[in-house]
Amino acid sequence: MRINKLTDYGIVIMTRIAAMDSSRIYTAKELAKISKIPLPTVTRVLKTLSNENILVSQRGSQGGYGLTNSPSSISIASIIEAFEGPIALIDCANNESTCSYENGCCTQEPWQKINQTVRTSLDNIKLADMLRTNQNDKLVKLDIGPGVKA
Amino acid sequence: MRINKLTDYGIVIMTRIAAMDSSRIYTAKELAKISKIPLPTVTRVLKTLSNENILVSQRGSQGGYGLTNSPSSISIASIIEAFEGPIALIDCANNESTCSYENGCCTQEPWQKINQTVRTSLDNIKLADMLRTNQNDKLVKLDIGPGVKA
DNA sequence: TTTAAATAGCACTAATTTGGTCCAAATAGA
DNA sequence: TCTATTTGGACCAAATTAGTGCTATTTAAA
Repeated sequence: MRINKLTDYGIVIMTRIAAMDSSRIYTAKELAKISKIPLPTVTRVLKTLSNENILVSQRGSQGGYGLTNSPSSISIASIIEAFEGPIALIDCANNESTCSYENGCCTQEPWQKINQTVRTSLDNIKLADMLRTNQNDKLVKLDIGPGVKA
Repeated sequence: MRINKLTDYGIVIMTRIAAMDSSRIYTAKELAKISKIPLPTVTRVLKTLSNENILVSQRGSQGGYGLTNSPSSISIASIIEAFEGPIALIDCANNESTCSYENGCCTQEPWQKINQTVRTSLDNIKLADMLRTNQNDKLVKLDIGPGVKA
């Protein structure tokens, strides 16, 4: 019932980019320095995000990673799903897999509902929302660290 | 972003009891047979549930486990938390822990909100809700297997 | 009082998942 | 065309989770 560290890092890094100039691209090294997350980990996170088309990558010299969409249209759900696959609290909530108990299992339907509720919640929260504080609704630039314990 | 298998088993077993006579107590052996989950695993699940006071246990001959509350007042959230501790998608959403990035981390507040949303959803779904199908809203007895792949 | 039934608690092993490292491929610019 | 830079993908190590087994304790009934 928690998201992976890598997913969390992913959200932190995405938020960072959104908080800065979200139109340009950033190298892994830059983002590691900015986010204070170890470079190898940042590297890995960026690869995943680019594989899932949440970031665009530019190889070679002068390359880097940039947002594919605007911070207001990228949802937290999409970032989580990039790292962890479809949001499914249990396996059978994912339509593809077949439950070994099949027809005999009547908990499936409630689970679908539970799952849908959670997914919708996370889909409604966009990257841009991560930049506003509740108190004053003011856009805060920079000073965003990861939300995990060291 | 998924619950543990043991948690899932827990929900399945709880649902089973709720679907039968929820006033009497059941032995681990009985529940293993009914749920088709291996006895050692059922045993372990029941221990956790009773430690967390979601089930009452009666030792000795004629003993077993029974619900402490009515199926309509036991939430899915409470079962999940029995196995996995407070629902916190990331560590720092749990108030106790301190983020290594402390004040520099402005993602904390959004996360609290995200977390609260998910928790509330799960808290609103009660064990009794697991017994009803969406289609006909009819109470279905028995035939409930676990929602995980084998 | 003895015996059988049943849970409690602990510890151990195996499997899966997660996190981090390394080397190969690609690109831009000198 | 060569070199420095930067991403891509495969691989390995560590941590977590799942499952199993054993022994002690409790209780009801013979």
